[in-house]
Amino acid sequence: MKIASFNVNSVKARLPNVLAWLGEAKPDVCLLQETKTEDHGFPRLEFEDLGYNLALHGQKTYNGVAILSKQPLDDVVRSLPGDANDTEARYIEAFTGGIRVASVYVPNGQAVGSDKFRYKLGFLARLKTHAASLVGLEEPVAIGGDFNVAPDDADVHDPAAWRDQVLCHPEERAAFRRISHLGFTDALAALAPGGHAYTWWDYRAGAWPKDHGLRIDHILLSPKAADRLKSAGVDRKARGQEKASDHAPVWCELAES
DNA sequence: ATGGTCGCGCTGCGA
Repeated sequence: MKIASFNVNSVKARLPNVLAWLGEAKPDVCLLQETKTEDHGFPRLEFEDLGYNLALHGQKTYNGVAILSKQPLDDVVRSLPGDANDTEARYIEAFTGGIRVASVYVPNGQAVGSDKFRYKLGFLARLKTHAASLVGLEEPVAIGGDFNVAPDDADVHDPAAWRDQVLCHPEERAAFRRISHLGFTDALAALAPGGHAYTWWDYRAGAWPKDHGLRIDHILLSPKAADRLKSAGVDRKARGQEKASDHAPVWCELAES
């Protein structure tokens, strides 16, 4: 079973790229982030034509997450518990093909010390609480998405330049570790030790041709899922296409149960 | 080079 995660930066603007990549990579499950459209405007038919069922949680202009699966999607959850005032579309979860999967778009945080940074830390704390309730389930669990955190200096092209900046600040790295330390395996880190498995390159300043990337997209596997981990990777080629997202897709392959 | 480029949706915001 192949599970992928892809921050597409607008599913409408990226439709040809995403469809072409799905046709090549053929994931069984794909977690999308930054779809940037309300559910009624989501290009459903194009994905259904490739054999995917859809679960959507979108909003206008910003954010938006989705799950594509070749298997039926059951028990869909469309918000992260813990803050009734949080209306941003950043979380969706479902049970499909014998595994519970979640697509998460963690807030960027904008700048350390800002209100948005505090919102990010609060979101990560809520995600930890919810992940703790998932890790103890009988079913395997995969939480994938754009975490907007580079866990380690090895995940950053220039750690000195990024030190204490948003995406790399010790407080958000600690918040990420509190989640993984619940018992999750970072699939990319487990199979690409030593880093340089970047997943995001800024559109600006020629970051992509210079490979000035960060590893901020992750797939976290519960113990029952991690026991089945066979391989994982980043599809860098997608980042080099015309009209590419600023993120590359990440994926992992699990052995059949 | 303290800049740069996207997407959304029509002005500047978010990333």
